[in-house]
Amino acid sequence: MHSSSFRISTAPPANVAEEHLLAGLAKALAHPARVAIVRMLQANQTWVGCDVVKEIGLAQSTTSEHLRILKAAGVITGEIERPRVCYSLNPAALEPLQRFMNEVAPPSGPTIGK
Amino acid sequence: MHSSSFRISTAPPANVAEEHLLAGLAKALAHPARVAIVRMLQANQTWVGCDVVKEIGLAQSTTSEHLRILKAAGVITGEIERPRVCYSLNPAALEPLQRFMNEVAPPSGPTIGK
DNA sequence: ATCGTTTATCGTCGATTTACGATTAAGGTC
DNA sequence: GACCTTAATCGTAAATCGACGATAAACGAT
Repeated sequence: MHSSSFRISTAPPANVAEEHLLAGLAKALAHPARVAIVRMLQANQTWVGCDVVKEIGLAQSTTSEHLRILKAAGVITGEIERPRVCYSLNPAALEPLQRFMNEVAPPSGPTIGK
Repeated sequence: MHSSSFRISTAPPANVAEEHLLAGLAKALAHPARVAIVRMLQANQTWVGCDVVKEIGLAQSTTSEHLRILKAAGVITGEIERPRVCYSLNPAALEPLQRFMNEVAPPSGPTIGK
């Protein structure tokens, strides 16, 4: 084992906690149904659970599980309004991933104008 | 089964293909090691595989698998330079997710200044 | 008190992910 | 040709995910 004995680049701080957080947020979005739910909530402010089930087209229990995963990640919140639950987006929770994506894939293109 | 018979909100176009793409990109980032690799490449332009293995701290085969997953998602590219492989980031592939994150979690905060 | 609506949870199944060591492949170097 | 370094692949085991039906919980309405 030898590899390049000279370091071309400074190793990043290797922030383990941050990487875990980002991976967790990405994982929360790593399913089409959950992306769809987030989009629905983004477009609409609020959505009642049973309507989400209709829109997503999966079984009620499956959809409930997806909602649970998003809630566990802090991406959405559920307000109880018996017998329903009103789900809303929590954009603040997504901010770390949003910032990461802007660092990694800059909106203005990959430094063409440099 | 009854639910709200009146629709409060317009249902989004429900772009299935787009949601699948976004979920696939999120899945590629849904592991701390893969987030770390992307960050390394973002900071450094290029990394040789065996140095990635050192930095990540997992087995060579495991790290290779993470690199494969990122490559399969189009997030990174690998240029062969025998006997090494130079990995680089492909920011263009991440753009759809970057745009989605900006839609869903606006950088200027959740409409505080409105 | 019984029914109806909605949501969460349980149990289960197959598929996928993650991790590792061992092996193979592909070349450069001596 | 016999090595060395590097990367990919194979085989395998444990854990997690995704989906479903069935059931439970919670409460308002009748």
